[in-house]
Amino acid sequence: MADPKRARIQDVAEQAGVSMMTVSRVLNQDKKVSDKTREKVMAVVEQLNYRPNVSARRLASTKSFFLGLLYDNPSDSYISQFLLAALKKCRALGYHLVVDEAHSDIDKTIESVKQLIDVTQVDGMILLPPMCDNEQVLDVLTKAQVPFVRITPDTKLNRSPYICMDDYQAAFDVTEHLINQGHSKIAHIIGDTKQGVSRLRYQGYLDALRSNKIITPPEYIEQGSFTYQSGMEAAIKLLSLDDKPTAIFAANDDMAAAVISIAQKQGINIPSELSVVGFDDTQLATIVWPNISTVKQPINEMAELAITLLASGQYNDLSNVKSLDLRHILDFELIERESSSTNKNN
Amino acid sequence: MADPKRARIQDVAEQAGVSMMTVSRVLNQDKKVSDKTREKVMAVVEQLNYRPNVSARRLASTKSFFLGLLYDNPSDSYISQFLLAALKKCRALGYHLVVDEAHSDIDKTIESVKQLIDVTQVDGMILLPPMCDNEQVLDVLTKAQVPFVRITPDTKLNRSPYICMDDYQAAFDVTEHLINQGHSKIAHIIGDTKQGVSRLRYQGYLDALRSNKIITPPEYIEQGSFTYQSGMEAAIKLLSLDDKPTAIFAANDDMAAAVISIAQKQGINIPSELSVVGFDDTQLATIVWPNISTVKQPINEMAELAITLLASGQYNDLSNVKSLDLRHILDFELIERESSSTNKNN
DNA sequence: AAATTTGTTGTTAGCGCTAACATTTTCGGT
DNA sequence: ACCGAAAATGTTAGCGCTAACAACAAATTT
Repeated sequence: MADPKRARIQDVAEQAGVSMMTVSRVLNQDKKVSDKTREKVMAVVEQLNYRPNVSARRLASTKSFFLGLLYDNPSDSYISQFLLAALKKCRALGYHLVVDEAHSDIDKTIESVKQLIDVTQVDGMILLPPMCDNEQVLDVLTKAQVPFVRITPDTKLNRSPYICMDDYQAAFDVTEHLINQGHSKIAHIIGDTKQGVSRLRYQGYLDALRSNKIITPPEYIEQGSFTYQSGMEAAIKLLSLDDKPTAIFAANDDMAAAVISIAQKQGINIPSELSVVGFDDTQLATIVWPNISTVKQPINEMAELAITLLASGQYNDLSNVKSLDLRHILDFELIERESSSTNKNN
Repeated sequence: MADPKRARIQDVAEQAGVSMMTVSRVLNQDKKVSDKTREKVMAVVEQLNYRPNVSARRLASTKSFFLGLLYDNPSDSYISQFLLAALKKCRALGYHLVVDEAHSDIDKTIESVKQLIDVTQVDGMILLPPMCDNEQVLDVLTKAQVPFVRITPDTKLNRSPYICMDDYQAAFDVTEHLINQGHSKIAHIIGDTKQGVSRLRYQGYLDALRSNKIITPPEYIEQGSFTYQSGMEAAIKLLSLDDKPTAIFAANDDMAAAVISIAQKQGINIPSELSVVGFDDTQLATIVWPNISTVKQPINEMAELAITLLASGQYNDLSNVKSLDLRHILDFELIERESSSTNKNN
């Protein structure tokens, strides 16, 4: 608890020859400051390495400088990555993140969210899937006038700003990449039907085939549910076909990992005999061998943007925001690893 | 931002017929309050559902009500579980958690920790492995007089309170469990030599065999490094032996998952022909099929205890704490899943 | 040039809590 | 019962910041 006397707002004010209030205004992006004074103040801020005291600020202002995060599935490495990025950004912006886990009982979740709003007076809330599509949760937040940002929501897209990636395009690109590598027998394992992304990824796959004039037999399409188990079942069916596919595009990494496991069990070499690609780029993609070629979701960027949007306060009043301005699409990235390669068969 | 007028300390004071200061003392566990008033005040606190305003408290007191967490490997699901449990506990105790990631360059890590101490004035710090064994980090904290708690440290155990589980005993129990299931040909894949737990787990395995008078050929011991890849290499060697083991105990789940993958590839059925057990109970243990029997680390309890210890301030002065009182050993749990069963061979 | 508007900066008060000191109560010892 | 020490409680001031309003300067209109 070493204390090298942190600069206070008063120190900055004196040094810059203005009042504390002016400094405060500069720091809070208040419009009513002339450029001259703003620059002068900012220079002193830099010089003294001044950082506002979050607690004092919170105590004096109507803002709480708390942001909430509601997540659902704690076992997913997605959460951990999102959370760490969000915490980092919050720290940089002088906010605190209050994290709440959804309960399996939706009523308890609602109760918990209500209490969180009540106790911490959050300035905004981030909703991760699948809670971001829960109407009750949205209603509670709307009613309490808490602005919120949703990550990859599937429905009710006009109810809040949201951040997503183009799942359709990513699936299209992945499929086309396989085609360009000489594959034409490309199977797909669809994700959980309850999640909108499954639909989008499936459609991207279909359209890539169509636009390349590739006809695929219906047996090449298997329904999965994003679990390893479902991936295994799908893989067993696909690999028992007389006319086996030379590539399998699974709608997430878990199912892709399952395909790899089944293929290896059957003595099928990956990638020389079968290319496998996944989706998401979760931890699993680099744990299993061979590492899974996949689509990287920009999780860190999503988290950072979510915090930035809420901190800016620009969506505190949605009444005059155009619905197009609600959407924030971030870029994905195709990651090629060892589980896929050019088609060396036929 | 609904605001049903939260009770303030003044409200409690008036209602209880005492001064604000007395209420403050009750809430801060100050000794100098009579039992009578304490009870009276607590009753009113409950009645009004009073919760101190963290920011006001922080502003007025010398404590910061911030705790720091230094972690290293963000890809581990261990981190996410620990973090979520820690955040929850912090919220319950009115603390905030400031999270910092170790840099691959140790000097930058040191710099980052120094800055964190400087800026947030944390009341305490939690160090996760392997940073908990880094002498430079310990020195920085000691010098700055920041109390810290370490999670499963390996060395310098007298330098701070620490929380761990009995890795030796867990390994012993797992091995003995396999023996009780009729296995006598039990192989072991050792973990990363740089981590102390590898040594402890290996020793537990050895002693369980010895105390059951089982002689194991040296080929049954393979050196791994906690990675999936190293598990695969070890598994290939173990399963190519003329006299194959009927059970393999891997020092963590990643390596156990790799063993399962290799075994399946070779047409060896799990668990009927080969039992596999892991260690840690990470996400991976229930992702792969069959699910991995393993040892569950009490991660949530570790996180909660760490926060509780730091919040209590009981270790703020280590000079008269006996070294035995520094150690907190938590219970582990053997989890039997589908990857192991009674020995049906020979 | 005076009056009005607009834009910019300063002043005052107080957010909810606790440190430090001041005061009162309690209690054992004579 | 009286005293002094210890225990319990109260009072005052201020932590660092911002809301609300006040005051002043510059730009615009009449």
